[in-house]
Amino acid sequence: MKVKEVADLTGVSVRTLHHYDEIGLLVPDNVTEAGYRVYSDENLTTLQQILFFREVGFPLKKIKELLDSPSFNRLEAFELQRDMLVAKRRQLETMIETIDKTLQSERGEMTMTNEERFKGFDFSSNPYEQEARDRWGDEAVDKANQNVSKFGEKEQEEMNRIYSNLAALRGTDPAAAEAQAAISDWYMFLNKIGDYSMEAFAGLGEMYVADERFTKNIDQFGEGLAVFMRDAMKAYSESK
Amino acid sequence: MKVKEVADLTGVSVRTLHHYDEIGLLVPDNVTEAGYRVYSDENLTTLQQILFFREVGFPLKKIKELLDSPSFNRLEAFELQRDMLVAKRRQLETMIETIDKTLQSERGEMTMTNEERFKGFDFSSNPYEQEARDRWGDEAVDKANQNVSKFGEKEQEEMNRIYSNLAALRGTDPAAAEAQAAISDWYMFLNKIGDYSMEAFAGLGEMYVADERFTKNIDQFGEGLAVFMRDAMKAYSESK
DNA sequence: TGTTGACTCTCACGTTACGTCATACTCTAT
DNA sequence: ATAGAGTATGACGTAACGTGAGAGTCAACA
Repeated sequence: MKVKEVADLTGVSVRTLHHYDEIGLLVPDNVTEAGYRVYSDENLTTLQQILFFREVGFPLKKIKELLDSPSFNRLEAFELQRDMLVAKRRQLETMIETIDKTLQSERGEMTMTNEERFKGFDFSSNPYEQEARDRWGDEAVDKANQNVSKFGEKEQEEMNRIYSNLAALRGTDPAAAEAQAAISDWYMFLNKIGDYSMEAFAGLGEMYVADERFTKNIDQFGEGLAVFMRDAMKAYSESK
Repeated sequence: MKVKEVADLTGVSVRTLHHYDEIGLLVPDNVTEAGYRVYSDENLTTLQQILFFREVGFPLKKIKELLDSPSFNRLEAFELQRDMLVAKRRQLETMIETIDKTLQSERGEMTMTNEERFKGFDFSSNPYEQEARDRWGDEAVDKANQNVSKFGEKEQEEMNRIYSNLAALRGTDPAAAEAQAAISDWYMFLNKIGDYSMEAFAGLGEMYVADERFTKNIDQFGEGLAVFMRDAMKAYSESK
């Protein structure tokens, strides 16, 4: 297929395909004598992957890293993507709920706190927060909160599924740096691709093994996953 | 509230608030002697609106136009936003379905056409398409398709609700240019903020009154809405 | 066979929505 | 009165393309 066919099929612009070629994200399998780009079916599958990751907010650079990673597995990636989309749908649902409440409050049927009015945008309200405050002190938690998004119960549920798929991705190549990259990517996604302090990131890893509540949740998808994640997160944060 | 408080509450960066101030999108109601920005509750409500519109893909310039419009009504805007979010959730659901099918086909349980593999991204498959081809000829339809997104039945359903809210927004100020701007904004949203040719846009308006199937659907939310929309779309396209 | 119209290519500069310093002022707390 | 956290204003950087400009390519039709 040539550029315009692909563009019409997928909804992206020709310029975008050129751009993806330029940055090496999607290089067409074939090129004609005249220099025309010709995309294979394999290319289309890759494009599908790219568009999914793009939809959930990954920057192109990260997408490239992911696809280039030797431990990358298409099938498992699709499963991971599925969970991400479900998580994003959850977020939308939270936003819809927030709007419904806002509508009620605008009609004077109820009142809302400022925090409530932004639920769905900042994931405020972490069920583990109070526990964390007791355990590590307020400063540590506040510092972490500055950079790390918090989750509600529903989000937690989705995270569990994502954990399980990460465990699957890990199965192929347990200690590989690529797995760490995948975790970092996933983490960045959950944080809406925001930046976060590396200490906080590593600290979160510590939390996974220090708090048995977390450990249980995580390990139910693979014995020792919590420890692995902590190590991976630590290694990743130190590598920066 | 000062910048950082607002930033922490809403999840946006301080820089973003500065930026919104710079471009006049969200100017704090108060400023201290020292020049510190102080945001009122009213400012927060506006910010909520901004973030909602941003979430569904509106460019900041359009958001500003909308908010500045004298006929802008907060309550109805929230209702419109709700419908947009629901529409986006629908899109996510389509994407999830697509992934599920992709997973099956990857496992060799079924085969997919290339079109199917990109459903949810390009909204391909318009139930009215064949009718349109018969009525206006292929070139016209193809031309329109180049710039205008197509919808499935589910999307059509959501569009109906959006129409109804547009009718409400229109109620306050029927012939105003702002209503036309609102329609254009809404239309751009449905097209994923893509560009479109003005002739195609105006042509679509013609379709609304020419095809009684469309007319019925639209007018059920207000007598004459289809005609109004056609005129608005025509006027808008000519104004460019 | 010549020509048209749709498609394609490669520069290359423009745009949006901020990120990221740099430098300097302000405010609260010890 | 001095540190530390917060804030302000430039001003340049970045990501993911958009938008022409100028030129080559290809199938179809006269």
